[in-house]
Amino acid sequence: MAAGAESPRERYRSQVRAEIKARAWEQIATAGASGLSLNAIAKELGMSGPALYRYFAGRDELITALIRDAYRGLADTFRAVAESGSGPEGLAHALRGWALEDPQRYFLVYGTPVPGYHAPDDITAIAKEIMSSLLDVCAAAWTEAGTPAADALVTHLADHRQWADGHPASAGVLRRALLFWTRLHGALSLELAGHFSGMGFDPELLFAAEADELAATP
Amino acid sequence: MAAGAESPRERYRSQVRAEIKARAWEQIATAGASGLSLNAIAKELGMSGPALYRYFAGRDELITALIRDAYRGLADTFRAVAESGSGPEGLAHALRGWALEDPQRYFLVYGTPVPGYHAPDDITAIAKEIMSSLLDVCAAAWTEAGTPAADALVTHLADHRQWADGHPASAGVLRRALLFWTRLHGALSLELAGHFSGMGFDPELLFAAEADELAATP
DNA sequence: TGTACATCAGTGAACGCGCGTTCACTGATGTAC
DNA sequence: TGTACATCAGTGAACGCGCGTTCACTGATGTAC
Repeated sequence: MAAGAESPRERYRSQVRAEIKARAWEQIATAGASGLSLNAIAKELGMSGPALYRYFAGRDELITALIRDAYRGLADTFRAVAESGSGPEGLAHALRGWALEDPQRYFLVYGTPVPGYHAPDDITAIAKEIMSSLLDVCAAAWTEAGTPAADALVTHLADHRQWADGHPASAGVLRRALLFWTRLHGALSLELAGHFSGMGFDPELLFAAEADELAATP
Repeated sequence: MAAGAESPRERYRSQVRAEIKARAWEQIATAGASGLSLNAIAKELGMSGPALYRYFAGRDELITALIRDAYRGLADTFRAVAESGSGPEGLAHALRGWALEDPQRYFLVYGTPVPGYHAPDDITAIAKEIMSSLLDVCAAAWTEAGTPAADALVTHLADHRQWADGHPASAGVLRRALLFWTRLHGALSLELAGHFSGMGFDPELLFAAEADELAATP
């Protein structure tokens, strides 16, 4: 079959698949991932439960598809940021925007893991894409700034750069990119989990301060 | 009744309550919080399902009790650190130890929130205790070091220090304590969620580097 | 010390529920000649 | 263009399951006189 030349049936199939996923996201938003129910989705779509098995082999496959879409979306966003040249600040901004757009989607990727669940290989591959974009952006912005003094982490990363997947960035840049990553998630995940609500300050300012501190070329 | 003078019946009650909670933690560790089942707990304890209703009004009350215990444990740990004078480094170390001891307990407190769940007041009070200890430790260690230059976050925090609950620390110290807090959680939550596994570096070194960077008096 | 009563832990049966999933089927849509 | 057949979306009934929770009860433990 020629790519892009979909038969009417194929078009219909992917349309219904998309609708199922859309309802699934709605359910996750209101009840969390553990509250996702195939029968409830079917009812909302006006069809009977077993009909969904034409589109997904089961509940697990549906959830995996949602997780994959979430990763895919973030990876695409990051790739676009990398190509736009808006630098680490742009990346931080994009991450926060993506997370706030749908907090439960963020949590599906970066939240509490379900014990025993293992993501299929293609999803871990997308995760690598994300780290790759992160490294591209950081390395371009920080070419040889590095850390003040080489600490234990820098020397460790010089020897353990497997995750960089051949990226030529210096260990100092790797360190900084990694901390950039964890710091953004720290501010973001506490905010999204509601741990700042009632504390009386603006989470956005905290996030911005954190992003700026590492993003700015020293 | 005099505090501490428990009747045999009271002693037995709190003993069984503790056993129920212990099994509940085991279940959470192997299946996540959403996999917690009263009937399964009862079976493990060799008693029938309805018997648990002598000890907890229902599933929700049990989970709330577990969350409360989790908060309580961390608050006590932090209070002890504050009194030991081991400083922000000690606090960071204690946090990581507490989290690694039982990752699912960590996630019950800082992980994906269940949409719609609201913690009762006494639990938010314990959360305040935790922030209070954090501030005590940080303020003692950093008396007037502060931020290089007053940025937007510092000036914002000068006006929005409600969460500090009357603590006399300067806005610069508040800022630093807050970032200390979010950075530790960023490194920790990504590690515990498994996002570093397969990346090839040692998460402990990353955490230590992050802790040191802000903990060390500048 | 002994009896009468109250307290309360735990049982077993039963409730209704919603879940994921299977199966044999109907009927519409597309394909081949 | 028309007929014969294959494909496939969706249905409805049924499965077994485990869940939280209620209720009326039994029997042991503690308390009062």
